[in-house]
Amino acid sequence: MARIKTDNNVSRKEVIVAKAAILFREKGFKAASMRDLAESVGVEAASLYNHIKSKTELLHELCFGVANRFMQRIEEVEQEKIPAAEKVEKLLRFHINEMVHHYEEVYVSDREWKHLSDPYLSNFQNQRRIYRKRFAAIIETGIRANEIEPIDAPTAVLIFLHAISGIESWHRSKQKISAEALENNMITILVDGLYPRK
Amino acid sequence: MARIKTDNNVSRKEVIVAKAAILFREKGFKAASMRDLAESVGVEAASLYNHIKSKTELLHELCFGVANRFMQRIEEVEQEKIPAAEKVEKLLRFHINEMVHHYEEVYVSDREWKHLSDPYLSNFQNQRRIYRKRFAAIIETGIRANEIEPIDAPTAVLIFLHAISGIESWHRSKQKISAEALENNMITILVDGLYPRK
DNA sequence: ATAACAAACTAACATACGTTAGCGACAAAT
DNA sequence: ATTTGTCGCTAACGTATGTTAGTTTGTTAT
Repeated sequence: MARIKTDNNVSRKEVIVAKAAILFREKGFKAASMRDLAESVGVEAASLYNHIKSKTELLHELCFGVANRFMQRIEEVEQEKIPAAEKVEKLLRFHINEMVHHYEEVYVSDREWKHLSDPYLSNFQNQRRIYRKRFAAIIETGIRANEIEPIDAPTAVLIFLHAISGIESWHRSKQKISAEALENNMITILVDGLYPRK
Repeated sequence: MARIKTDNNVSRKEVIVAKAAILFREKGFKAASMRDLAESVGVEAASLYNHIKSKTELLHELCFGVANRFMQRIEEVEQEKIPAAEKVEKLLRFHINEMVHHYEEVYVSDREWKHLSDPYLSNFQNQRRIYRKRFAAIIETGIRANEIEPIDAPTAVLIFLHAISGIESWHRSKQKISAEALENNMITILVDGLYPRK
């Protein structure tokens, strides 16, 4: 019988969740079947249910895991005593790093949350809305302090978050630049803009 | 018997494709069923097959419709005799306008192309890759002419395209700013950057 | 060694899905 | 008025999916 391999201090459930992230990323939540997942774990489909309650639970786990990390980080940043513009840059770098190093989970959380079902769905949407509002608030503080160009803050947030989710393409591309080069290029473009400083 | 309503010069197939775009956008390709689509068209599921060959054909239609429009546009822009930086801005504005006015199709083409099957899948991926290369080439021309900050051009393209796909959030948001305001804000942020010009 | 528990298996169910076959109803052309 | 072709309907098929029940195997603790 083929047991699920677990490194120390990693539950079998966590192994399943991790494999699910990979699968959901490459096929999408709906198109990825429990039998696919079972195969990638090395076990029969029914056996998964010794460790998880349902397919949707896997999605919960992934979405809220990611959401919680971002929430925690923005709270830390909010409380630092530094200029708002620096807070923005810190958040951007955090987003970039999350996308680079926890690619699958972040990607799935970003694109597949629609398939959550209530009450988790509304809960997730709320958290998302709140996060963006708080991010926008930081930008607006920066604008009032003349650290940041007077732009529409919600639009800026929307651009930032989606721009960073584009790291997906970087992950898949053949000739990757290094992760640090990527991070710095992104910050340059997003923060400094396209045209040369005079 | 409930016939599919068609305004003049619009085939029933086009009506179905348009409804499919809406449905695929809100549920995702896999989660949207032919029975859902039938209901939104006002007809039984089997009746759809008098007008289309398969569910996947609907996705082809949408993806390649969008891809062709972008390809045509970039060819026009390439041939204009204007500075590269202006070409970039023209392309950005085109992307923004497409996303604002053909929301559903563009969104579906962007997120659901994975569910195409070969040979359409490889074909689509190719077009996509080529498009991005040509976009990057324009940026690189601009860099050599000192019109554009020396950045990694592929990264810039990736940021632009994904940033613009964020207009999705604008479409769904309650308190929308106007489409023109959105366009100008996006151009400002993407092109001029976040910090004030000195 | 044996009891007790965790975790795998086989078999199966109910449901949902894409799609086909065949028939009847309406519209347009003769 | 009759024919012809378009378009919609009902019924159904085959397959895939998430999940449950019940059983067997392997591991851990006494």
